Formats: sequence, C-alpha cells, structure tokens
Amino acid sequence: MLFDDDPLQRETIASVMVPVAVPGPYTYKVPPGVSVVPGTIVRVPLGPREVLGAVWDNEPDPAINPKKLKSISHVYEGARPLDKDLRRFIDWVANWTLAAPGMVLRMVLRSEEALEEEPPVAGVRKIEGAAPERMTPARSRVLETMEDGFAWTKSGLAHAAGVSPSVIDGLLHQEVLEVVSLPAAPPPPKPQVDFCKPDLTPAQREAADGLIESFDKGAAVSLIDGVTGSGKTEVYFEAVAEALRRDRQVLVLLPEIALTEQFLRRFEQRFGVYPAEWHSEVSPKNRARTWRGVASGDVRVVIGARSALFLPYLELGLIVVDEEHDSAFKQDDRVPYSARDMAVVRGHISRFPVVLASATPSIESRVNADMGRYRRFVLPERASGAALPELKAIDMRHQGPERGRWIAPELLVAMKEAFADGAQTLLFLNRRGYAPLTLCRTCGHRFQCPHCSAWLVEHRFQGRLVCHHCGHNEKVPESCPSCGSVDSLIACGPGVERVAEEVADRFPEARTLILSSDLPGGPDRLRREMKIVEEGGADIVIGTQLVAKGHNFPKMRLVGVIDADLGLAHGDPRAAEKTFQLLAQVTGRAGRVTGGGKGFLQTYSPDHPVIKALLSSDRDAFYEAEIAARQAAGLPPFGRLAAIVVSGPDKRFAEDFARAFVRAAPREPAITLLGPAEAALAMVRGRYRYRLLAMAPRQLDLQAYLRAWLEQAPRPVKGLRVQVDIDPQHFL
DNA sequence: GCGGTCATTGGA
DNA sequence: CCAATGACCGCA
Repeated sequence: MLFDDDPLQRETIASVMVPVAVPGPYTYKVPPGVSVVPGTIVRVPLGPREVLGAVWDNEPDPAINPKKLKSISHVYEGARPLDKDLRRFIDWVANWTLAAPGMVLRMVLRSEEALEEEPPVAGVRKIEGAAPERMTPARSRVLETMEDGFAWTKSGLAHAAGVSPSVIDGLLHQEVLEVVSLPAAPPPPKPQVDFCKPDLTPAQREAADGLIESFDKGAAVSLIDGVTGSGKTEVYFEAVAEALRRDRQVLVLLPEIALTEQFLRRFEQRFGVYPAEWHSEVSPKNRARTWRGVASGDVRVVIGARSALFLPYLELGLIVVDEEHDSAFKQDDRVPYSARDMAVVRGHISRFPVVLASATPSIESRVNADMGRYRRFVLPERASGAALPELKAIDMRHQGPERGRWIAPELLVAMKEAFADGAQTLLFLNRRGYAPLTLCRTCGHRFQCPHCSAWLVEHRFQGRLVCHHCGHNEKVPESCPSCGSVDSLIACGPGVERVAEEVADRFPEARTLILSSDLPGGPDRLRREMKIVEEGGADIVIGTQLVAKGHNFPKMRLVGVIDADLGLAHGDPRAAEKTFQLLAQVTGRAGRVTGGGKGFLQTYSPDHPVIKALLSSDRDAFYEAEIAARQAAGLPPFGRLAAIVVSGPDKRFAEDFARAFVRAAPREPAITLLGPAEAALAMVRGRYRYRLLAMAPRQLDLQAYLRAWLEQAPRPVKGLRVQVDIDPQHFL
C-alpha cells in the first residue's frame, strides 16, 4: 500500500507477500522516491536472504515494531504488477486449501528469469571486405555459409558450416567477423481463427454454438460430455476461436505432459500456429518467454499442465479443462489444489467461461450439471460415424481359462481373428510386473514389504521383488527366507509381464509389446513404443493404465480387459468411479477410427453396476447407480473428500488429536468417516504421521469446522495439514 | 521454504 | 570428545 499522500512525509510502508509459508504478508519500508502499487513485484530481505515478493492489498500490520522494518531492496519496474483478479485468486486458493498465501504466490512467481528483459543474444557478422590471413578449408566453409550477409549466432554458424566453434573465434580474432547484438526473439505469431474451419457433425455444431453463447453469460461453466472419439476437441476449439475473436487469451489444461505433443499438432492444424507450452519439462528460458508473453499479451493461447493456471495472464477469457475427471489435476504436495476446480474459481473471479471436457465426467461435474450449475452438452456418437465398440463380459467363474492361464478361450478366439485380419489387440491389465504375490509352497510364506503391509510384486525382467507402495525392492532369493526350501517359490496371479509370456506362447508369430511405465529405457523408450503401436508395428499390445489416454491407435480393433474387477474392491470411495472411467477409456480404444471394435471384460462379478453400465454403454446408468450407492452407504451423494493429515513436533499429541477426531467425527452428522475408525487412522510414511479420510457434505465449511476443532484443543496443534479434495462450486 | 541454531546420535 | 545428522524456529 502506498501512503505518499501523507502530509507529514512519513516514511511509506507496504505489505509484501513473500513466497514462504508464513500466515500473511509482511511489512516493508518503501525507499524514498520509489512508488509501488498492489501487485508490484519486488525483492525484499527475509532473514539472511533475499526473496521475490509482491506488494499486497492488506493494510500493514499495526502491531509490528516500526524499528524492525526492512526496506524493499528492488522493484521490478519492467514486470507488469499482478492484477487485482490474480491477487484475489491467490488469496482465494490459499484460503480454500488452507495453505499459506505465500506458497500460492510462489506458484505465480516460479520463473525468476521472466522478471528481467531477455538478455540480447551475441551474434557474429562478416566484416565487409575483410579476409583471413590464411585461408583454410574450415574458414572458407564458414565464409561461404555467411555469403548472405546475415548475422548468425556463434553456435548456429559453427553447426551450419560444420566447423568447431574455435574456428569462429579465430576469425573473430583476426577481425574478419565482428560481434553484433541480435535482437531478442520476436513475439510468437498469432493463431488464425479461420485457418482451417472444421466440418462439424450436427451434435458438435450444437455444442459449439452453446459454448459460444456462454461468452455473453459471464462466468458460465460448460461440461462437454462426449463418448470416446466424439470430437470434443473440435468442439472446444470453436470456443477457443470465439475467445480469440474477442481478443481474449485462452488456457487449455491437460492432465499430462504426454498428451501435449499430439495436442500441439491438432492445434496447429486448426489455427495455423503452435500455442505456448507450459509444464515442468519446458526449459527455463522458454518458460521465462512464455511467462513474459502471457503477461504482455503476446502469447494468446497456452497449453499446459495444472501449474499454467497460475500464470499472470493479461486478458484471460477462457479456460478449457480437457479430461476433467483426471486425478492428475490434483496436486497433493505443498498447496493441495485441484486445477479443475480452481479453473472454475478463476473463471468466476474474472467473469469468463470455463469448459470442462471428458468422455467420463467426474461424479461431481455430472451432479453439478444435473443440478443446473453447469450446462451439459452431450455428444453420444463418434464424429467419424464409427460405431462404439461392442462389449461383452466373460464370466470367469464359468468361462475362465485353465489354471495358470489368464486369457479366457473366448478372448483367445477373438484375438486369433483380429490377428488374421491384421488388426491390433490390446490386452489391458492395470498391474505392473510379473506376479502380484509370491509365496513359498512348502511353508506358505508370503513376501511382504518390510515398510508397508503390501505384498511384494515380482518383476521377472529385473529379477527383483518390488513394493509398488513405497518403492522398496530386493533380489528374488534362491530359497525361502522363512523355511529355507530351495525352488519352492511360486508366483500367484498375473501382471503384464506374465500375460505377455502367455501371449508369446499362444501367438509365437505375432509382434507383441508391453507398455508399462517401469520397463527399462524410461520415457523415451515408451514414447518410441507408443509410436510403433500407432503406426501398426505391433499386433498385440499388453498394457497398464498408461495406454488409456491420448494416442490414437488406428489399427486397434480388439480390447481385452484381463481383470475388470481390479480396482473395484479398493477402499477408496471413488473406486467404482475410477474403474468405470478407466475401463470406458480403455475399451474406447477399440475401433475408434474404423468402427467395428470389440471388447471383452473378464470378470468374476458380471452383475456389478460398473460392469453392467460398461457393457450396455449406458453411461447414465452408471452415474445413477453410483450416486445411489453413495447415498446408501450414508455418504453425501457427492461430497468433499478430505484427508486430514496430522504431523508435527508433538507427535504424541498429534496422535491424540487424530484419535479424538476419529472418536468424535462419527457423532458429527455432517462428517462421515470412511471405513472403520481404525482403518481410517492409517499411518503414512514420511513427514506425515496420520491420515484420516473423511467425507463431508458440500454444505459444510470444512475450514471453519476444523478451525473450531483446533480452538477447542487443549494445546495448540502444529503441523496439521489438511488436504481437501473438493468441489468449491457451492462457495462461489 | 530455507538457513541458522541447537539437541541428539554415534564413532572413538 | 567432537562431527554428522536431524528437528525446530523465525523470518517484517
């Protein structure tokens, strides 16, 4: 805050938010002759170091001793102050997540480089008429390359001429070349709204028109609920085009970096240019450019991961959240926010439309749509006209494979047909490794993780037993550690490696490929292999959940789910929802382009509502059943799932607090603890000591509830962390 | 969040 | 005995 209207010329002071976990802004002196406004980005001393900060709106804390005040040490004149909407957003997110506001600000000020002008690049240019004393082949190649008279960067020139940089240095030394300063990179080209207008189906057109209308309605939220392959992207591209026509910036959020590459290509086909990218793998330099471009308005469209929500847009006018149901939009360290929900909040604060898109919307978005809070646009058919895959259950109780095999006869027959037709098959099993459990046939010893209670999963390629929970791993022993028997260990149940073994046995002539995140070679290899599958270079693919997203596999016509029940029995209250979403996405791969796709679900519970809804392709049936099931379990139809994590210095008291909460919460009708109290109080490793899972209805202000709880505690509780996984619609 | 401070642990 | 490691505090 600026107090320069003070007639006594008292020293001016300002509130400054610092990017650390303190409860609120700190007060600093403003050096004479300097003026700051709320939002100004500054550098201030904090303890023994200096940190970035932003001038905040709060009145300076009157309790602070004025003698203690330090001065703002630097004002970033070149950077535009953070605008009022962004400051309100930061405060809102901090309050909602119970995180320190400074930690939210930190997400905005992530690129320190961006606050200064980009330094000019040194280039070299040929001096007119100059020639080296002694011509060498390398030197003449350099001079030939420079015939055009343009300036080059040193490394670019060395590369183009095929010489080492020292050759260039030599020519500089002899004053044949001179150093010039190259102008900074020009602003990126603007997307062209009408570069390549798509042909939309009537259903797509209707949805697109609906989205365009929403621009005149302030903070409207729309849900595009379209089956896999229905062309949701083309629909929201029309909303992107509308925002661009209105000279507003656009943010498209994707759950995963792996999806950006093909998105970039599609965007370029539609708008003629690449949008700016923002995610953790973007280099610091490009990150700084995008940050500056977003703030100046040079960048019109950003495609990014959740953190792109915290960029300082000049005139943001649309956020699209693609695959809105995806849990990768949730961050659970530091500031635990859901980018989907905070996108809705940001749209609300700045009065612009937000579009959520998914083939399998989250329960909360679906309920919001049903209650009229969101507009819902349904795309029931594939845009290509291809039919949705025909799905069939294989009842493993009667039609299962023989002992020690995992692929049922009926699925094998379909695989043979697909192989004969030159079509691809995907066998989906969301379990890495060879076998999820190893036991000793002599004494019955089961290999368990020494840190958690999970079974150790055998990874035969690596020859190790691995805990998928905490990462613990050990070599597969020669003999049983319990009874000492040799050659007595047996693998129980299938993982992708084991299914691949069976496929190799049944289809020796087929080209098979395992797609699993833990195979040696890392992300590069995975990317290559995805490409191989895309181009038809594999006949049978055995994959974990990473095959569910992105990537079109044009030749894929058959999907076999090895264990459709996996995930349904989980203690997670969202287990059914997650399984439905995953299996709908996976089976949706079949015949996505060509039609004629088929899918098989191997299951022991063909009557489970999730399986039945998948089989009938009746998505409404799933949502109705799931909402009813939650009500029957005494949970709010959809609520706010809170993990209350208690840690801190006084461990014994933290434990007491956790136990007291578990005892009291069931009597508080507004909060439902999930599972038996003992199970709900589960120790987690690392910094957190206790994690309680509670489901609270949307009407309850969980923050207020917890604050009241803390006030009645006999001693102050430190280190209480609350992770809230909630839908903030109600509070807007 | 991070750097400084102070206490605890562990190797002689 | 001290060095290394870890918990905790305060920052304006």
